[in-house]
Formats: sequence, structure tokens, C-alpha cells
Amino acid sequence: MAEKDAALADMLCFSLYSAEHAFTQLYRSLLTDLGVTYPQYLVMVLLWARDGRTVRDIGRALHLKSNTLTPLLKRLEAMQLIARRRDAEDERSVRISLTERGSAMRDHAPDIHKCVAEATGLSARELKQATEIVDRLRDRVMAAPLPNR
Amino acid sequence: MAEKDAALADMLCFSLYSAEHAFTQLYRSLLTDLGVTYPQYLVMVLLWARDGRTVRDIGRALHLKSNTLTPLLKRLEAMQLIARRRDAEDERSVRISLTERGSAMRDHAPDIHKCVAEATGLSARELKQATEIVDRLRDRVMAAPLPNR
DNA sequence: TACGATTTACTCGTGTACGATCTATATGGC
DNA sequence: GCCATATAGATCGTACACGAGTAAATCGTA
Repeated sequence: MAEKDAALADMLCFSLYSAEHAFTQLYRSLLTDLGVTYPQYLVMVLLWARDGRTVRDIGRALHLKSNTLTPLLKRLEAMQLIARRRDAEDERSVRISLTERGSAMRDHAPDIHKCVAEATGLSARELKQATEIVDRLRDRVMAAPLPNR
Repeated sequence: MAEKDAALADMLCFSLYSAEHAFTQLYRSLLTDLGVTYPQYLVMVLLWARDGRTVRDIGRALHLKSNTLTPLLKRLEAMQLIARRRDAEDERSVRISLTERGSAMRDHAPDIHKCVAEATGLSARELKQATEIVDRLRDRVMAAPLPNR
């Protein structure tokens, strides 16, 4: 690959960097009414799909470690959206469960989905394609071995 | 758009969110030797292309405001990679210029480009296409009007 | 069964990001 | 020339995100 072309990867990374910021900004405005941030919303989405997950489980799904999740989950707990409890079976794990308020928040999800979909201006098929492309890219970069330098 | 399909936009956003993290991790390992972070590296790339920019100019390019840039630039200054100076013409502006150390760092850029390009596993043409798709998406989301709710 | 290795979550320090707010400087209308 | 307004940075408080290190529970295996 030519020297000049190699810089293209740098540009792609910046595109992702700035696109991620743009989406986060969009979500910020959609989520302020609910009082949660985008990462907090992601946790809620996971719990709405399946309640009672462990911190580990949530971390795997979001590619986040406990040093990020623990404070985030404590904030959700302070807002009385979730409850944190050590697992009786395995005292190392902490199980996260929705409170009534947390479950009720689910009713707002359809509006959020709709607003974000509209903002992209893409059809369902295009959204799916774009997601697949970016996911494949992420998986490759995550699996990439570090070159010996 | 069907209720179910609307959730696709949510997924695309998460894809970007996690892909951005993956790339940042890759850059982190490539940049530790140089002692800079990814956003700091982005500033250096801009200055290598054109020195003497204002904070405003850098902010426009990276979609960042001064509340993020000021501390970041002060760190680069502390590392003696850049110098910060008020513009004599317009005392409101602060001009950023490369130090000798900052300029010298440019020699490492080709290696970084190469490593990132390899990690993506994409050809130059594919990198360009992916960048265009994500850029278009970002521009649309940034321009999206907030719906009345 | 005992004990070293692994797993799970937590804590701490650093560095982005952002909204809100503040100060200093510049500019335009009159 | 003067003042309202706009612009450029800086500051403050909050919330991710990560590396490194810690403590407790569990597992594997001799």
C-alpha cells in the first residue's frame, strides 16, 4: 500500500471518531428528558431485553470493563432505575435488576428509535448494511495483532 | 418505518460507538511510545499539515470546543510539542505552533498510518468508501433538526 | 482438602468531552 | 467616539473510558 494511501486509514478513524460524537450529541438531546446519558441508556436497553444481568455480562455486551461500569451503574442506582445485588450463588458477581421506574422508562424507547432513524436519513436496509460494515471493521481492528516495532 | 426497524438506528449508533473505542484502543498502543493520546495526535496531524493555526481553527476541524481543547493543548505545551501564543493582530485568538520536538515527531506518522491500515484489513479503495459513508452519515446527523416532542 | 491461580468487581489517577458560565477583545451602528 | 453585540478562550462541574492495582470469592488440581 502506498504511503499516501496509508493515511486513508487515519481518515476513516477520524470519521468514526467524529460520527460517534455527532450521534452522542443527538442522543444527549433525546435523553435529557429521561435524565440519562447514552452509555446509561445502553445499559437500560440491555436490561429491558433481559433483566438480572451481571456486571460482567453487561461489560461483555458493551465492550466496557468494570472500572467504567461500576460508577455508571451506581449512578443509575442513585436514580432508582436499577438495583445492584451480589449474586447468592457466586458472591463475586453483582446482579443488576430493573426497578419499577427503570422498567417504566422503556415506554419512551420507541420515540428515541424513531428520532435517531429519521436523523440518519437511511432506510431500514441501508441502516442494516452500514451496521454490518462498521461491525466487521470493529471486529477486525479488535482482533488485530500489534505489529512488532 | 416499522417499530422493529426503527431499532436498527440504535444498533448502528452502538456499532459506531464500539468501533470508535476499538480504534482508539489501537491508536493508544501505537501512540504510547510517543506519549500522546489519540485526540492529541489529531492536533499534531493538523499542525503538521499547516502550522500556526488558531484554537478556533483546530476546533472547527476536530468538531471540538475550547473547553476540551484548552486543557488538551496545555498538555501538549507541557510536553514541549507545541507553543501557545496570543495573536498580535487579534488578541482574542491563540495561535498554536509546533516546537522542534513537535515537528520531529512527524517522522513517526508513516508507521502509524501503516499499522492502522493493516489492522482494518481494507484496501485503499475500501477505506475511502467506508470513510465516505461514515462522513455522510455524520453530516446528516449533525444537521438533523430536533423533532418537536 | 489445601493452596495457588483465576475470576469478579471495586478504587484510583489521568485524559477526554460537554453544558454553562465568565472574561477580554473586537466590531458594527449610530 | 461610544455602546450593544458578537467572538475567542478559559474555567468549572459532571460523566465516560482506560490502565494499573486491590480484595474477596471460586476453581483446579495435586
